[in-house]
Amino acid sequence: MLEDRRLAVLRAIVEDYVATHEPVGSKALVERHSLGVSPATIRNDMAALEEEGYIAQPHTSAGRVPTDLGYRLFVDRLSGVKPLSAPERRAIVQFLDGAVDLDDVMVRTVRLLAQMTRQVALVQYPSLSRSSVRHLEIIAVSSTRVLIVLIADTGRVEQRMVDIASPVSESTVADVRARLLTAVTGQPFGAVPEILQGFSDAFDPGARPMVSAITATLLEAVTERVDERVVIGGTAHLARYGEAFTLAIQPVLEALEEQVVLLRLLGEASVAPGITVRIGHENPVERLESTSVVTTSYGRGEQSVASLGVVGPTHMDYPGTMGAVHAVAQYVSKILEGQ
Amino acid sequence: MLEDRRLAVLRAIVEDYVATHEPVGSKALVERHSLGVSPATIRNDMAALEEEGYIAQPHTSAGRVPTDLGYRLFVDRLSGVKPLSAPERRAIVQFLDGAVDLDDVMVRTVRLLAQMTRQVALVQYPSLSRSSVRHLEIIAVSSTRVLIVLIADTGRVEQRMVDIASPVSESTVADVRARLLTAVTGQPFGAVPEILQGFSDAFDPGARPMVSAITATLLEAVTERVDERVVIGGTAHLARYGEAFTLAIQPVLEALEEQVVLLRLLGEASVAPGITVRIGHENPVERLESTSVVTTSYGRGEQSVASLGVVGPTHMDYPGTMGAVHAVAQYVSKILEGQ
DNA sequence: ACTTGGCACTCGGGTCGCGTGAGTGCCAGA
DNA sequence: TCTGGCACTCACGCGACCCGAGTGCCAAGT
Repeated sequence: MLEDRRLAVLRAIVEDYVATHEPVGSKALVERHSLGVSPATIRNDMAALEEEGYIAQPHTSAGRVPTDLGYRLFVDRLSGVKPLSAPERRAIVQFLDGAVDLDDVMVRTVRLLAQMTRQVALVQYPSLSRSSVRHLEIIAVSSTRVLIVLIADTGRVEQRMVDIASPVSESTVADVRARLLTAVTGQPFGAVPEILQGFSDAFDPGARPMVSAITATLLEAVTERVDERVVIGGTAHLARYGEAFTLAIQPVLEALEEQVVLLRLLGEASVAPGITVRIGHENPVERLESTSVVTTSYGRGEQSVASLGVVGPTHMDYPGTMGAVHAVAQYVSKILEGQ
Repeated sequence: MLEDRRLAVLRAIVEDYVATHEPVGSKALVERHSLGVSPATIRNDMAALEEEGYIAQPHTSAGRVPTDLGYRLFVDRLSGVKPLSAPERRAIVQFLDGAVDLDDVMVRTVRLLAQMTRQVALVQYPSLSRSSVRHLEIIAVSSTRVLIVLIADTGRVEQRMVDIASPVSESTVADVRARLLTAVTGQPFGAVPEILQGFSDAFDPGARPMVSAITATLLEAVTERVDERVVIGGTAHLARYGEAFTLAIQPVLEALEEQVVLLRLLGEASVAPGITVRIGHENPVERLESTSVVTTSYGRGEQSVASLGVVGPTHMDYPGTMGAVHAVAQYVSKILEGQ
């Protein structure tokens, strides 16, 4: 009973604070929620909650504000994932169905997510390491240069230009192309390095340098900076919070410009199933300690291939945000399946 | 003589204001610049400049601030393009030389430009309409789906998935691929629609629906949303200006999230040769009326293929910004030539 | 053992008034 | 045409002040 009411008080504080962005006092609380007790009682509960570290006062004689720990408890025990309304579901379908290629899917998804949550959205390109080779193309651009184009089953394309030391004939290129193609098509990217091992040995000594140059570049393409692309959108929403937050914008914008940071934010989500919520200092980037990150993974059918999510102030609408992130991830998965 | 000094005063005001971001008064002006006359004389000149609309006072008894018109005169007649220092030149080379593909070039360029100018940078992908077809690939993903991959000589890649009504054999696909390839390789994109006209007529009636589906998609890919990609970076710099500017951040960030807006900002630059500077209200986007846009075009050798530039507050360092934009555009052109 | 009303206390934020100084415009003299 | 002098304006910073929301604590009630 007692414990129950305290939790109800915490929930009320979080909800009010998220709605108003202003410290919430005991009197306002009993007025806006039917808690059935007097402000004085609430004050006692608040004192206890503060003692336990769930809420804090910005200064004496001000209302209470949830701490990161308070939000954590709220997310873990006091709220669920808010299901989307029908119009919202329809908006997702409508917005994403017109995409013509993977780039388009990524761009549309990030915009959609930003618009739905009114926060900064992040979408990671499908990871090569968790997809397979759909096609490999080798194109002779000149007699000493070839272009390698690698297409993943997720629709992702990587291309590299390779300079060849000595001129090669078209037919040699065609031969290499054909053999490489049969060797790697359909294989998971993780298996490619092994396949390429000693691949050039099977060719004429004359063609070997060229084959080695190609396999080396290919190897580099599939191993290095393999997951390095994250699309970001909705940064304008950062400026939407009170002045207090506006002043702290710069480090956040800076952090969000670094791919490494974005990957760290999204990276850990792809491990855990379900929706990951990192609140304030919990998240791995110090400059983002006043923000929360809500992420989840998406994939082709069962297999997860990458992550997406949003970054917003710690005082965000967690149930709503989680609902949007979840729904969008599901729909993107569905689309990728059809690609 | 008189006219000359007035211009010198305007230049001094612009330079000081750009350096300090604070209204500049007559006394400070004679102290910091050796104008050889007394503050009282400067005051007369200032009154005249204000009369003509080149400078303004935020309020009575404050210093003067350049107006958009003042900056315009400064850019047109009082300043040139500041050449880069040797270390800066080296930085460009070092930063851009490691790029592995076109995407990488675009991303690196936008970061470099943002870092050098400490402002928001924009880089447009090479326009398809001003480049040629390097390669076309048609890949059978299943018996009823083919993937079309189009590669421009600028390194840009477009891909589309096409659903075919009735199953087709691998050999048919190979045939279509071969014929299409010889038809379009090396052709400018502008000529592709004409080439595709009536292309399916030359095939068996049985193959025609599939060929039509492919050419239709191809046509769509080369005509629609053809120049639609602009990369943006350095938005964190927006938060670097005094509070006054920080409060006006949101409309700017919002405008910069819209591709259409970015294309309008960059689009007009590709017409005029040299460096285009749009100051404050001069630029075509209302929400950006407190910013200036410095752009120029880049290309493969002579031919311009797209534009790049920066967006910053009207009180920016014009000579330096123009120098950086110019130098980066030149180097990007050089790199593209080698692709 | 909780809950409640009462009460004194704290302190952030808004308002008012004032002094200061940078900056101006104008004028008379060089 | 330039210069020094002078009176004037006005944004800004500072301290004093008040107000009120909100708190903690305590004694009394259930």
